[in-house]
Amino acid sequence: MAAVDLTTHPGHLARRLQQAHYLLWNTMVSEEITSPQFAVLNALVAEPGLDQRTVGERVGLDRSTIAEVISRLGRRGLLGKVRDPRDGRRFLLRLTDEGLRTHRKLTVRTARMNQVFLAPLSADEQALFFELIRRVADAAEGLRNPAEPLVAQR
Amino acid sequence: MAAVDLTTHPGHLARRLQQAHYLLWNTMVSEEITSPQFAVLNALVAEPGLDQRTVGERVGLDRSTIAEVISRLGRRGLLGKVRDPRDGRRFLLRLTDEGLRTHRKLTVRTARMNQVFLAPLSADEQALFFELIRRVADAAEGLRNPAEPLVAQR
DNA sequence: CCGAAATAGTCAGTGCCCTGATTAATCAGC
DNA sequence: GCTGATTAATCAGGGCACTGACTATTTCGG
Repeated sequence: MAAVDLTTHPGHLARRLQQAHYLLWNTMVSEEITSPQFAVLNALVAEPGLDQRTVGERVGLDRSTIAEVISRLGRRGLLGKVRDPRDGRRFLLRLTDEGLRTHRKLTVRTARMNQVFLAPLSADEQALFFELIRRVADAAEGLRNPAEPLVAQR
Repeated sequence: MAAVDLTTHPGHLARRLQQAHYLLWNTMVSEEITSPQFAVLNALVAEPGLDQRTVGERVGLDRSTIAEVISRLGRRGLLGKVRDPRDGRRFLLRLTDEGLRTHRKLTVRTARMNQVFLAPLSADEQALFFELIRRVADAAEGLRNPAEPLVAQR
């Protein structure tokens, strides 16, 4: 009888939070485009011509996952990739008109969804919610990336 | 240039939080047993003899996902399933000795990991962190399950 | 200039997560 | 008792997420 209370386990809560979000996204935003796909579109609206790896870095996806997501977006005709003439290893990514249109449309719906999702919290609590999660996630990421030395003297 | 700031999007934060947790779990708890698998073991420590669907309900996994997780735990010999003699549709699940041992071992490591994961927050903030996430997740789940009427008069 | 190290991307493999369709067993109303 | 609805589990299919191994290209040291 040494069972544990999962509601005090941050990993379990994080998973439940993400599932809840997934569901709501599906009903309120899009059944075609997923939240990670929207994140990629958004990164390319902010910085057109990024390469694949950098997009992954911006949205927090590893090289394998970002490759799949981009391939799906490419198949849907939302973005195009061209070899970087200055570095033959890279592909440069750019949204198509269709991709831009999709991003615009989803931006509106996403804002609505976020309001519904966060409705149980007051404005102050929402700010706290963001801050606490960000601090925990940032710290954990820092544990993995061995904290780029401020004076990089490799 | 209508790009959005993803750090104010709860879904994006939830995903990053979960990824950070996944990484830490892998290095501090186990490379074999995942966090959802531990949740299932834990549910069966608390309530031995549950059927598959109910376990899924306890830990927040749908029927398809719980089937996969249980099949993996079965392959590893951590649990056994028997047909319910009183209801031939159900399988009753029970941990093996090996399963109990694994749960005990991981419980200790999980506690350590949670401490490290939550270290950036003070005790008060940790309590807030749990409460805010739980409120948002519960509310979103409530949106889907049409809120079982208190006086069920179907 | 040339070989070694680093970097971008792909591929194979594992696991989580959902939906919709199907199968088998049980239950409820007539 | 039988038929129809419900329920537990499985299966097919799509997408996200990671690791480790591999290929191709670039860059750096000598």
